[in-house]
This record gives sequence, C-alpha cells and structure tokens, in this order.
Amino acid sequence: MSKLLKAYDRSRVPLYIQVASVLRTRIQSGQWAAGEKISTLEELEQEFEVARVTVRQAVDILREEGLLQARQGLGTFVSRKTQDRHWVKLATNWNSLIESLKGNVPRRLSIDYDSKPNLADSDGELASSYVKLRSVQYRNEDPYSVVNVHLAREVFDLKPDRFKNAAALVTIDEMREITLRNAHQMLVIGSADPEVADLLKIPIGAPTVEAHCVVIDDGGIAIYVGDIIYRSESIKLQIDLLGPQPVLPKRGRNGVKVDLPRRKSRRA
Amino acid sequence: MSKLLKAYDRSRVPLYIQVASVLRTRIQSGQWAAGEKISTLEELEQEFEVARVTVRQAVDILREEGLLQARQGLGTFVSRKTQDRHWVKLATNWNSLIESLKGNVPRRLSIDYDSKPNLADSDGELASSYVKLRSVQYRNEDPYSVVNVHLAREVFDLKPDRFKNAAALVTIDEMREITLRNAHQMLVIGSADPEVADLLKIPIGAPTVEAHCVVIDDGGIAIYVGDIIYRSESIKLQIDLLGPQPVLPKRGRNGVKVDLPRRKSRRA
DNA sequence: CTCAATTTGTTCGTATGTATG
DNA sequence: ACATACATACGAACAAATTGA
Repeated sequence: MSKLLKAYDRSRVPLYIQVASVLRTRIQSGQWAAGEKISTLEELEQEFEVARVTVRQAVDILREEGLLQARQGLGTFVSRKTQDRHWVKLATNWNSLIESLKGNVPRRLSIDYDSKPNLADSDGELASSYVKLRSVQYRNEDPYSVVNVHLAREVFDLKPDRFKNAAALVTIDEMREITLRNAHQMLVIGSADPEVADLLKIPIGAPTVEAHCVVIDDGGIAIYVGDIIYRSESIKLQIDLLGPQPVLPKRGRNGVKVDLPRRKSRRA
Repeated sequence: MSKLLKAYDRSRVPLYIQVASVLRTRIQSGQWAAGEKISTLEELEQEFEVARVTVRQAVDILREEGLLQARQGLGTFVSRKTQDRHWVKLATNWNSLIESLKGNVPRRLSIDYDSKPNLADSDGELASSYVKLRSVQYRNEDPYSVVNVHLAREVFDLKPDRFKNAAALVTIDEMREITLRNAHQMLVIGSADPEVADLLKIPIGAPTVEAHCVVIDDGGIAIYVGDIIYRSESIKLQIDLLGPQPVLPKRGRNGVKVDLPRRKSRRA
C-alpha cells in the first residue's frame, strides 16, 4: 500500500487527480521552473508510491492544460509560458474597498423586496425591512464573485435607481445623509454549491472565500449586509499588522462623516 | 446529461461526493435545521439530476458522519446534535497575534542553519543568513497549522534556547533590543500537498490558508519570515474596515518600541 | 383492519473509470 | 498493451416500514 493511501482514504479523490494537483502546485509555485526537466516517471512512481500508469494519467492532465510537455526518450519538461495568475486584492479597509469597487460593473441577477439578512452577534440591529440585491462581479469578462446584498429599505428608497445600477457601498459612501458607526467583514473558507459553481465557472465543491460584510449607521442599524462569495483562486489578502492607518474624518470631503472607532473596550 | 455533468467534468470529483458536500453545507449552514425532514430521495434525485443510487451514496456518507438519520417509510432527518464548529480567529494586528500565540505550544520538527526565505517586493531586505525553524501548532491535540519560520541569524543568536522552545514572534515581542519598522501578512488560499496533508490530518488537495508573514526591523531587514499553512476549515478572519486602532507606542511597556507606520506613501 | 400512498432500503444488470502489476 | 479487481454511475424493479384515509 502506498504511503498516500491513508491520505487517499481521507480524500476519496482519484489518486491520479491528487498526483496531478501536487505536480501542478510545484509548477505554479516555481519549485519546478519553466523549461526545466521534471523527475522521470520512475522517480515520480517511487516518490508517490503509485503505479506507473497512474503517474502517466496525472502527467497527461497537465499536458492537456499546457503546463507540461513530454518528449519520448528525453523526459518531461515544464512549458515556457507559465503566465502567473493575476490576483484580486481583497480590501481590508473602507477607502480601498470603495476604491476597488468604483470600477466594477455588477451584473444584476435579481431584486427581492421582501427578505431578511442573517446577522451575527456584533452586526447591529435589524432595520424594519430590506431590499435584497443579487449580482455577479466581473473582471475582464471573468466572474470572480457572487454578491448578495441586503440593503435597508429606507436607504434604498433614497436613491433606488442608483442602487439598482452601481455597487451599493459606493453609493452609500457618496451619500451625505448617512453617517457610519461601524463597518466590518468576516471571512471564512467555504465551498461552491451548484449554483455558485455555475455562476463563477468553478467546479462544485471548489474552495471559495465567503465574506460577510456589515455596515452599521450611527443609529446602530445594519443598513448594509453583504454576503459575498469569491472564487478563492485569485484572491490575495494583504494585512498590515502594525496598525493600518485609521480612516480619518477628513475623508468626509466625500460626504461620509465617519465616527472614529472607540479606543477602549477592544481588549477588555 | 445531468445539469451537473458539465460541472462534474470541471471537477473530476466523484458525483456522490459532490452531492454529499452540498448537503453537508446545507446542514451546517442551518438551511436545514436540526430535527427537520430533508427532501426525499426522489426530490434530490430530480434536483441534482443524478440516479437514485448516487443520492443514496451521498446520504450514506452523511449518515456515517452522524449528520443525518434515515427512517424507512418516513424520510431522512437532520440529527439533533449539530454542534457548531469551533473557530480559530486569525489575528489581524500585532497585539492580538502575539496574544494568540502565547498559549500555543509548537512541536518542533526541524532546525536548518542554512536556508534562505523567499521575499516578495515589499518584504524588506534579506539578512546575511537565517535559521529555519519548522513546527506544527496544536489546539486541543488537533493540529491546525504548519509553520516554517526563517529567523535572521543575528536575532536567533541573541536567545537561541528561547527561540528553540517558544513561538518566535512572542520572543521577538519580548526583546527590548529590537525595534520594528513594519510587520505584514499576505494571505492566499492554497491546497495541501502530501506532507502538509499528513501533518494537518486533512486530505491531499484540501484547501488551506497560506500566510506569508514578514517582520522588518528599523534597519529595513526582514528579521522574521513566517510561511504558515492553516487548515482552512476552522479559520475565521475578522476585519474592521473603519480603521482598526493603530498599535500605540505605549505598547513599549512590554519591551518593543514600535515605529508608527508612516502616514504617507501608502496610497501613493 | 385493510388499503393506498409515500418513502427509504435492496438488488440486478450494464457501462465506464480507476489502479495495480 | 493486457488481465484483473474494484469503484462509480445509471436505470429500473421490487421489498419493507410508516402514515393516514
């Protein structure tokens, strides 16, 4: 029994697929550079402790993907053109979040006028009613996130047309009449259900990044609740550990007067 | 051809596994409450457009997991005791990071005295030499992260014994003689290679959160470079969008004099 | 109590995919 | 390339348990 069979039992994914993904990672991470000759079939056979045919199946997959080229009698080589992935940087503060949304064009899927969001503990209080907006975000014709937004009805009614056609947060950011008390985001790793898989063009069960984003106004009401599902492939998160700059009130030039977070309580 | 077959082609994961994970998500998300009767086999058959037996295989998996209970003639029900997962909150600032590390006991795997870390663009300059520490972090006997730390040799030599036996960042935090200029973290979603899968007790290819954490001293040298791989299951990330409090210099009571990040440049 | 409707449980046959040696 | 074994997936038929009319 191969060393991997214990792990194989855990995963249930066909062995040759597993081997393929390990090899793919080695190429994409640069562990095997472009043009380089990779281990021989025999070496791989021994390393993974699987049959020769199984290794071949794995290599075949990567050949179809264009990552590998095999030449009889010579060996298997990493293709030259290994274009690196283009990353989408997830925003970790209000300003960059708004900035990143400005260019985006959401494709609206549906609007539902009678729906309530799920709130966690520190997500403020429910508004009396919400409008639910569903859309998909694209970047170069490629879908990269599914967005489910619950917008407090009173806020939506202030600029219904604008909210229907632009990113909701950008619109909120522009509205002088709204003052924010808090805005936060909770991220977890999930996996794509059939519907999301279809929208994002990824396999069912593929890992996703699920963001639960809540904006609370000065009345303590959750006026915006966004549940956003990103395809995890192209997501990067940059976090400055030593105090990212606080959002300063001067930001008000754009209309939003932001309450500074309280210095206390956080570490209580 | 079933609606899912196109997606199936994308994923290559056995159909019944895919169906099982969708059902599992519905239960864990509370979409199907505890005690509730779920759709009949026939309905699921139609929804997923797969054969009866395939649905049954999926249900069987969840029964073995204890999530479902089936009763002939009656239906299939969600088990009462759906204990929710216990999350590990990833730290997003220095103080909470240090705090979260203090209790932890790393199990050292190896020490390598001749190894260089991979640095990204804004990761500062390389020190002349590094010590590489490899360990696994546990929480209640369960492994949850694999840690690969490169520590500047000069820093390591100041307290070699301490660094060998405690979390490196905590030790750095305690050292008066070190002043920090910058510390940041880059997160991406990856997948487990055989070695990591074995250490974290997860299937090969299971999604992981890869953190690239860099600490730069006042000389611009990357004195600490940690590549940490978390099992993604139990990771939560909480981000305050409206200005998380900056780490104040008063923190120096603990020995570390921290340079405030510069107000400029960031948005240049 | 019996009957019918509903729903899970079981089995057969067949075709294809996966993995070994 | 071949022979073997087992896993995956389909469709269909039938058996067994539960409920309510």
